[in-house]
Amino acid sequence: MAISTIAGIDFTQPAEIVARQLIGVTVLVNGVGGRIVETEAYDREDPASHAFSGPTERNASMFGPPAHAYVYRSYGIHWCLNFVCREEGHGAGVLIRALEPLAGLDEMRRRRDADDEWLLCSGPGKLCQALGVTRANNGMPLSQPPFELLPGSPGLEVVAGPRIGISKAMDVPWRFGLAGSRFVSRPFR
DNA sequence: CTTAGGATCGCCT
DNA sequence: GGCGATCCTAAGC
Repeated sequence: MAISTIAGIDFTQPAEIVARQLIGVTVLVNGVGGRIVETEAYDREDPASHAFSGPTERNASMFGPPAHAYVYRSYGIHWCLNFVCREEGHGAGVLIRALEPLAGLDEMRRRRDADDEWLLCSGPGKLCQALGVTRANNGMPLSQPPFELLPGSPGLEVVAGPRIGISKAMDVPWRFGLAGSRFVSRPFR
């Protein structure tokens, strides 16, 4: 049977629960990555979500099994990485928005053509470029290479606020961040 | 510090 | 034909 609990997180829970629990978890892709400091939750009954209008070829893996990757092309240019939640067929996920770089910094700098640590993973598109995430990773299980998830330390303070870059459901506070982290894409108010 | 525009492509109306 | 779950650069205040 498929693995749906990784790094102590049960991915069959609602996306907003998983999004909060993912703060502090370390994610690696081929050994390159860092600690998650910013996430956003998207659910099926959510006008801002890709899943809202039902399954399409693009969002198919969002309706696949939980604890798998959903990677999509944003603005025709960037890749964005999501972790699928709930049961197969539901259509929910968590967008990984920012990491605190911990492993493979030189690799990230080369891929991103940037030196400053904070510029490597401070946004969903940047993070995918830094970790080398592309469409090839779409639908892959998070429990197996190239992915690796490591539990975070318990008791981290998590802050919440409205999601970024959307034009619907702007009042839903489903953006989560590690309190005080300087590696988030934008400060929390 | 805030805002505006361009790059670029797959999906939806 | 329009518009993004973005990013970067440039210009304005």
